Amino acid sequence: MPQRDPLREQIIAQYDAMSPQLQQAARYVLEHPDEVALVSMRELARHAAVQPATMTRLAKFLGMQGYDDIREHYVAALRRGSDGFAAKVRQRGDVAPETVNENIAAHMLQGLSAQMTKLCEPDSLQRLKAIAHTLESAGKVYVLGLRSCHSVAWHFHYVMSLLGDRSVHLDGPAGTGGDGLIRATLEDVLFVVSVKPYAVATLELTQLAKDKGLTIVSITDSEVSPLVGMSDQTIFCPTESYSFFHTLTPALAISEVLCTLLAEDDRPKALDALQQADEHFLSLNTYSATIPRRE
Amino acid sequence: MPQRDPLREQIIAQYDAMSPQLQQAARYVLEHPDEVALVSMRELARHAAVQPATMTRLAKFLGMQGYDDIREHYVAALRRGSDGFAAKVRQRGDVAPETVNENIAAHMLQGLSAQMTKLCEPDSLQRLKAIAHTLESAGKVYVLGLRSCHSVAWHFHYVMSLLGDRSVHLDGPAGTGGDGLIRATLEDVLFVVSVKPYAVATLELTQLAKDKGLTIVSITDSEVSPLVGMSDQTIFCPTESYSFFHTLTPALAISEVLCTLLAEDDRPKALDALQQADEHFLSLNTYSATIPRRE
DNA sequence: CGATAAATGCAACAAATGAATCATTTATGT
DNA sequence: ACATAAATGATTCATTTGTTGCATTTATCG
Repeated sequence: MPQRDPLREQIIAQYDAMSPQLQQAARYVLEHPDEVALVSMRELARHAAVQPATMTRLAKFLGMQGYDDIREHYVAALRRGSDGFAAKVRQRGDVAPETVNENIAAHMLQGLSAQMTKLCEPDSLQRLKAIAHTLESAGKVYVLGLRSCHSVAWHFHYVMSLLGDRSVHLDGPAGTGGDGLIRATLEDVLFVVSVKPYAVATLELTQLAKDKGLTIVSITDSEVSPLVGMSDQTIFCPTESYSFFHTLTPALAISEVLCTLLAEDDRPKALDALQQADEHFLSLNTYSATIPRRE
Repeated sequence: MPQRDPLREQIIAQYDAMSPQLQQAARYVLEHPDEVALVSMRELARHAAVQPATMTRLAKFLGMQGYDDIREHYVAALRRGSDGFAAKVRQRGDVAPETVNENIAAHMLQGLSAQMTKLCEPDSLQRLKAIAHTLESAGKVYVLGLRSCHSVAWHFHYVMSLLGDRSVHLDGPAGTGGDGLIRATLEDVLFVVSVKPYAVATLELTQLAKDKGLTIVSITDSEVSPLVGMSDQTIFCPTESYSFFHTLTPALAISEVLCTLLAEDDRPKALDALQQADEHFLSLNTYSATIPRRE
């Protein structure tokens, strides 16, 4: 990974100008960047066979205010290596509010970008695949997502309804949301979306579906979410954001991926269903015919 | 194969037996394992919104001698992780025998990640800021998004409704969606979301609002979207995806950013409103407060 | 060699950390 | 409803941390 490391380059550049002790310290830092982030200065000094003060002096020599600047740099580097996002969220309290406000939009978006990348990890991909398979072989798919999760649930249902008639959205006026389950059978699947704080109604309906013998598939935000225990399969979506709101963007992304996997599984059938939908909308004049010219 | 993590599994296993505060601490640890290794206990506690002592108590609860045992574990894990990084990169090389489905999912997610990053460009950020300002100084904010864009519109409205009572969702059964505009005034703003193919109803309602003198702010997918000509301000969301569906994830992200900017603009007021909402939900038992325990 | 300055080691310091204690609040059971 | 226990918050304490000032050593140059 050709990751630029300005501090490392600076140390190398100034290495020849250092005193022997400083060189020894610098050399240890170069060769054990992780240690800098993970242990205290005194311990690092011990491992480098150098006086604690030398580390401080190294920092000053490099034009920094103190040793903490060095560590902070390597902590940031380590974070980037393993997880690029969590770091930034936490800095919020420490940074001047004005600065954050200016950049808050960019920070949020970059965080989301990192979260999308994180969802590419093998574990997530495997779960996606498995859940897609479950949904494929299901009878009806009941879709449940209340309050903030409504957006995800509805979008999933909407796309599914374009692909066929297997999807039932458990939502409705006058508290009739759960009625869809009345005729649910063992072959059916409940697709439920919920993140903290978990709506009581969601948990209750899910429990009901489970009692009726449905397979439960869920999108939720944590291993310790109450949904995990009720679900046959779960996929986790990060929800952290710079704002004091949770983000549902990753959850929506997951939902879209699932829809795509389902459609791809039987591509001809999906195309056919979409064609049908197109004709339907055309005859209803649902969509604007004056579509922006392309090409 | 994902790394085995005994401590993580232990925390998950004992999670249900923990007190609420312990759960909160444990949850933060689960979700931010790197932080445990990289910051002090007090800082971790601060980020987890928990008392420092709670972290010590968590350690004791897990049968350890002190918090340092927890950290030591995560330090070791991080060390292994960064060492094993080269291995991960190597894995990427022989990705050949993967199934098609996994590739689609990964491609989609990586594409989304890139799109989020693209939204950080100065032009987008400036538009976001400007739109946020318009929404701030608006009277009512009417929110319109039909069909696939319903998810974005509804989510925006939902968050806005937590923050105050200025948001009106132009949606409703029996074709009453547009009725909300009946008493709209010149100070009000229409916030409309639409991507290709553009729903006729959306365009018609938007035109009506424009005729009534409302300010029109839109999220749409192209410079040549029909919404651009009707709108005072527009922000563009990419919708391209590797699947044959459009993606609404970037649009949702934009919506969330806008909500955050609005809330941040008057942070105390936002916090106050959220507090009110919390109390409301508490008295209604909307959310599962203490997660159901099983022994 | 001897005088000067740089480099190094040592010790003491304030600030922070993690842990322990106690008072108060909240939940539980009869 | 009350009594009891559990959970939580606040306070305090002994350590450890990073830093600094000073004494000592080492290198440099006339």
